[in-house]
Amino acid sequence: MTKLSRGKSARKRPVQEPRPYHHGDLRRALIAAATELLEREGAEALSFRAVARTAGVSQSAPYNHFSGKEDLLATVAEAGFRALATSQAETAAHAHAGEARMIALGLDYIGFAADHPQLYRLMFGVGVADWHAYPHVSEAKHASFAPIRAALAGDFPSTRDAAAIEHAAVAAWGLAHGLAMLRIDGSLARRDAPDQPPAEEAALQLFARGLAHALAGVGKVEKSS
Amino acid sequence: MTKLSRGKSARKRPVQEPRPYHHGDLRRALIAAATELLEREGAEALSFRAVARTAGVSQSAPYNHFSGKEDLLATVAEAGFRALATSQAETAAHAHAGEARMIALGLDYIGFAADHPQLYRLMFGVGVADWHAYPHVSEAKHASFAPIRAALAGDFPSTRDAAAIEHAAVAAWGLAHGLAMLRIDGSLARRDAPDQPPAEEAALQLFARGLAHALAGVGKVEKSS
DNA sequence: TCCGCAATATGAACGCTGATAACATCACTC
DNA sequence: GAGTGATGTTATCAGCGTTCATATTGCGGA
Repeated sequence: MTKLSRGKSARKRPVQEPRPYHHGDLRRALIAAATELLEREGAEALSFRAVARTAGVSQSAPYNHFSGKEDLLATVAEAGFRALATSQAETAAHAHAGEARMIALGLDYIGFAADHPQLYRLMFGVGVADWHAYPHVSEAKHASFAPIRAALAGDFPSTRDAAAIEHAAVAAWGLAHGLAMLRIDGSLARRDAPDQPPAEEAALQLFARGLAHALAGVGKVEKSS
Repeated sequence: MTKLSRGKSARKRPVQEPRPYHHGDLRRALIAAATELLEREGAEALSFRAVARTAGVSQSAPYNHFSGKEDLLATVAEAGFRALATSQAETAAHAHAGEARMIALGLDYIGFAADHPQLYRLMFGVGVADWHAYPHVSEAKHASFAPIRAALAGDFPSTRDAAAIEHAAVAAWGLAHGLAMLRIDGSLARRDAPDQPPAEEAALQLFARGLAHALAGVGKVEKSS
């Protein structure tokens, strides 16, 4: 008795509708609560207990749906990758092929990270010690990478060297990911004029233009060096 | 009494030399202990208390040298950036100018991350909520980026557009950082033949070759699109 | 030489965390 | 209607970051 805290449910529902013992859709509610907490309060504030509180259940109820905190984080990360993949696929579908599509994909990628910085950091961060333990997440990650790869393969169909396409895709993915992280970290300070496009756009343009030349060269020179 | 744990000092120094009350160089020892713990046990195991234990002092002794855990992490990250800057500067000094130097810098960058994955993740990760609170770290970060920028400026001195050089530097940094993170995460799986160079090397080559073309084009076309 | 102070270390304590265990409640099938 | 498994609850544990009062020490000034 004399427990002052925890009067939440009593405050929200004074007398009637005493909240059924079973939540009904707790797993989804926990993922939503975790996602919201992550973006609103930051990664540090995302505790397993806080997620349970936000969902309105006891602190140990989530263990019926997730093996532990890492499992929950991995699930949130997977949802993030799926959202990113959807965004990338839509961008690829609505852009004209060629350099413009590459740049659009890059900007979309960076934009996703900028819109959900905490989520993006979780997706690529330390919260989960070993991603290999969650193959679903790795699969979703590669799905979010697929549009870039597909765009490159579509833009340079004549290139004989399939490996070169793969290397270009890795470079494009790396560039997009790196620029996104630098943007989130604030490392890409506003050094340029306010009316100019952001630095990452110019960097993407430079990359896309150079890539066209380099890939065209690959087929011709055929391993010159 | 009857305290079973904590018998470490008694085990190591049976009777004599009862470890002076004052450590003497605790700050440095704490940084070293944190760095070692980070790489050996991972970021999750790096607790403030564990660092103190490793250094052989009480749990609250570190508060005389760091304002808190975040301060310690930021200091470790700063040391990491300084080490990376040194490595980059040496690589730049020993490589021939041109594409080869760009590739060497990129490989050195990725190699650093691969050699110290946990440290690298800390440097760019969530452990510290707001890096802006630690200007020393930001400064060290940009110092580690300086060799790439300098190499580009040196390799393309004829390029009129100084902004293009800056954009190319951002692209190069982003690419190196992105490839490093993908490598650490295991996202760059071994898909290629075992005797071939790793994917990031091919990606760097592609990028460097394309950059040369794109930067050469910038001066001539002068904002064609 | 000795005093006093600042620097540095100690242990206890607080509230929080992730996790486990024992128990309660409910939906659903036979 | 009994029983059983899924899904909740409370109680409890060790460990965490942090703060506090206290203890120990090195060192500069009388």
